[in-house]
Amino acid sequence: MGTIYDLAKKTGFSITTVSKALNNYKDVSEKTRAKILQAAAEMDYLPNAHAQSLSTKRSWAIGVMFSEANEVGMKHPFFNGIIESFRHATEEHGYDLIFASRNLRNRDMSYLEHFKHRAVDGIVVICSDRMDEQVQELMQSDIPFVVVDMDSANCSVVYSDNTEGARMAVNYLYELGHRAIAHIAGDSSIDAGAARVKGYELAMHALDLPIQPGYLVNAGFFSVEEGKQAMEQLLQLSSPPTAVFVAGDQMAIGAIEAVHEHGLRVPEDISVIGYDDIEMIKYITPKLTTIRQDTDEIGEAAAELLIEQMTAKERRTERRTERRVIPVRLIERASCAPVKK
Amino acid sequence: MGTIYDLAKKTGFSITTVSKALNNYKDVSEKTRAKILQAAAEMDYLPNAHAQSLSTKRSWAIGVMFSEANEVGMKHPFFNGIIESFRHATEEHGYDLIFASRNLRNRDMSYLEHFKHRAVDGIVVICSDRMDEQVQELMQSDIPFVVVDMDSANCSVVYSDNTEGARMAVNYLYELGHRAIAHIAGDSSIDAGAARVKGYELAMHALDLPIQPGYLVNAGFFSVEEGKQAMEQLLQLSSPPTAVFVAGDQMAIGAIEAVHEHGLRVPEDISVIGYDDIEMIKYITPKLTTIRQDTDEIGEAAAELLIEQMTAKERRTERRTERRVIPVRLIERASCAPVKK
DNA sequence: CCTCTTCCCGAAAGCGCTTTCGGTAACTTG
DNA sequence: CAAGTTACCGAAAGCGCTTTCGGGAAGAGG
Repeated sequence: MGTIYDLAKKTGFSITTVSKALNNYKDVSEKTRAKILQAAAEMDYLPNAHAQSLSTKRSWAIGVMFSEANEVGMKHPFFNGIIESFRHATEEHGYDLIFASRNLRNRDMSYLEHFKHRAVDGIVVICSDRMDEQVQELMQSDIPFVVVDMDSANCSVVYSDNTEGARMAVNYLYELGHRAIAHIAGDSSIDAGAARVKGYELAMHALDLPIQPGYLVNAGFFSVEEGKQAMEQLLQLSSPPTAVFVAGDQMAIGAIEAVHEHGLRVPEDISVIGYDDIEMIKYITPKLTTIRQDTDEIGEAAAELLIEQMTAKERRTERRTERRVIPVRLIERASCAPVKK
Repeated sequence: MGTIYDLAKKTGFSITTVSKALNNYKDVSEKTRAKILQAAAEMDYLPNAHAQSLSTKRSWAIGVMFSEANEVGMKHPFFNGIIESFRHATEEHGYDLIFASRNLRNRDMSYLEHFKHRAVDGIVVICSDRMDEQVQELMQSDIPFVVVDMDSANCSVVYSDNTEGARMAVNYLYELGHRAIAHIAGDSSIDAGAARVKGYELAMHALDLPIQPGYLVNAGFFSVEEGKQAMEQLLQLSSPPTAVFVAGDQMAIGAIEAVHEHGLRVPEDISVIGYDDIEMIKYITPKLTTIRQDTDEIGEAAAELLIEQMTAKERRTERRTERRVIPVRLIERASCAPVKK
């Protein structure tokens, strides 16, 4: 590999000139630049990123931070789609992603601290819980960052249009003739959960449909098991709903399971519509009708906002906090049907 | 934040002493160490990782490399499980993971080059294709690395016991009374694909079962769609199998779809057993019986091998290449049944 | 022919940290 | 009390790179 010194020795120029040639400074002649580049190629020279960062104060690295609550980390079927798209988008600009541990030579530290230690240029946070400590800490700092999947006035955020998505779901069910529409909701401490509840309520109200007692059930944190339990509650009701809008696909899977276990069929006896459009629901029976969140869009938007902030910081412009709400789409599959007469 | 200089000024000691105090050198008195640590805490001092790496030649970072072929990257339902477990295991030792782009200031480069540039301490490769250029390149280098999901004599590898898993699948089907057992295989350029074919053949032979013409179909690269097409081929046969061992869960999902579209039922008319045990198959109908690969184990083993290599290198011991084969397990669900008379 | 630009190049300082090598003061030991 | 240890601390070099600033050579202009 070798260093810039070796290159200098080999070509006979000073390290200054070598560095300039490598970095496209204009005050080095074409001839010598060519020589240097040539030599660099011959000896497989690669600049040392640490040395570069040290002297430029720019690391070309972005820290990725999953919220504590999400133990699943990169296994999460929705979040990993976002990260993948984010990765693509930032890669084009030359950034690397770094997943930090919270462990520095066996000393415990916050993610933020670790990222400062690593001197990342920016941070992307995948977090739904606005009370998350790590995020709070971030807000105090002056590192560029963007958070995905929650709303906040104090930082750049991107999330999808949950309220609108919920309305679309309810309206769709309504058009199929359903009037007894329940909602299996995510916890309200999660922005997305709260927003979808709001959308549900708004839509019901706009359609002049009362929300019957017991029709709005909080199923917690979007797991299959919780969805199943919630549906069981609904099924116990004296007049169960004919359709239910479930705030997440995983919960919807559980809900369908519950329906089946009660000897009923989806969608013949009860229609179910989910939220997210994760990969697997195309393969369950029945294929789940759902509201698709555009993970590609979300990841790209997050990348855009973050890069904007990072370059702004370099230019010492003030930090702009921007909110980006990504539209959602109804994906019709086979889990909803017209209401039985 | 501040640097070590600020700390020195604040405490009145030299930067040498400060550095030593921070790094637990024994030639600094307890009293001054305490003072320095105290001051460090007060000013939220954090060492700069780049500076440290520059002078110690150790970056505490591990590069993650997905093979080219796998466009899905971290969305892959099997690989992301491995990475997640790998991350946990390495985190405990203080390592961070870095996902590199192949783009360095708009110059294209190989992953290896990029990782050299970043001066990672080691690399984990998720790759099934032994002919992958990037992996070949790695073998020539002297960076510690471990590759997951393929076999090779020239480097440390970890993968699960594919041949044995295939035998388990076939034997299980046999015990259910099946004799007409087909195999939907992954491409042989993939180690896992080849090994499972071998296990299938071995098991069939051991059971004295001939492999009927057309019963071994190469379905390519483990996608749902390819699995579906393969199953359709099998269904065209004059005497179709009563059971099929599919080399991957995603392909199995496709296979089941094909069976259903032909108006047949799984497992009543035809039994299907998959491979991998990815998350979603618990939720399809019927729940898929499969051979589980222990992603947790695999990730941990990979971490262990890599860390071993990295510390060995530090000690200047020679590189040991080790092979770790992780056992698999049959998970009985609902997609296999005794053969019809 | 002399001055003023323009074009190239290099010396040197600096980024924040580690580590070797000495050196001083205090403490033993015979 | 002299000589030998031990305990602490610091000067300085070095890791590999960037960037400012100044200076020499060559070309332009009068």
